Amino acid sequence: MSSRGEIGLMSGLNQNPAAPTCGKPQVFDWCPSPQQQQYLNLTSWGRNNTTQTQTTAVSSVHPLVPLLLYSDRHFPSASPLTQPISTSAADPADAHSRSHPYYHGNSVTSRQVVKKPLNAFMLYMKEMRHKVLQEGRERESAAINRILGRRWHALSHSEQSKYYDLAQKERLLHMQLYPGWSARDNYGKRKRKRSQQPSGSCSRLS
DNA sequence: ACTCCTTTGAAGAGT
DNA sequence: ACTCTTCAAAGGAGT
Repeated sequence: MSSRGEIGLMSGLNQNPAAPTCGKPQVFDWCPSPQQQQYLNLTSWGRNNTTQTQTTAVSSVHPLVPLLLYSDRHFPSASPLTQPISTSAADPADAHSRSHPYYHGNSVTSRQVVKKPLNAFMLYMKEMRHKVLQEGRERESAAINRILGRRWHALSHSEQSKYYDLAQKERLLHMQLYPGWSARDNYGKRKRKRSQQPSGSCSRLS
């Protein structure tokens, strides 16, 4: 799972050429590079996506993959993976230049920030949110997230493990792209009420 | 324009 | 080692 060989494959992402094009219909308006496709084919999603619906029938790539590798947050639409990672910049500030596609603007500071990689539950939420919306029961994100939290606990271990695996890949990819990045970098980027956490610190039931 | 809400998980900070 | 805090996503609601 966390073999170096896998990391090595993912490192191919660093040399992604100019925006790829392919003839296949693309649900997410995205075509993986050969290196990316090679990596993606290693994932269970590439082999078994029978539960994935209508929109992915033409592709062996799980719909989450664009979320992972080409997230609209990580890759603003204006610069979709067309700029290779700067590996030559000795200065991290240069390497993390504003032109890099993984960076996106911060409206508060007008600086660009690398977001945390998504964890398993976040990936699950991102995939399943639209289904809850389609059910029409809830529209508010907070309510939807409560529903998805319950459904997450109802998932089998094997189903959850798919998301844990994806999250692991996401973290590895993130580490590859941003070796010096720390979650601490984004601390204080948004202000939150302290009262959100109950004093008992048991707000999360498992 | 900005924050809160609400969830779980990862990771940093503090004890 | 353990607990606590922050941030990831989402978008309606409230300030």
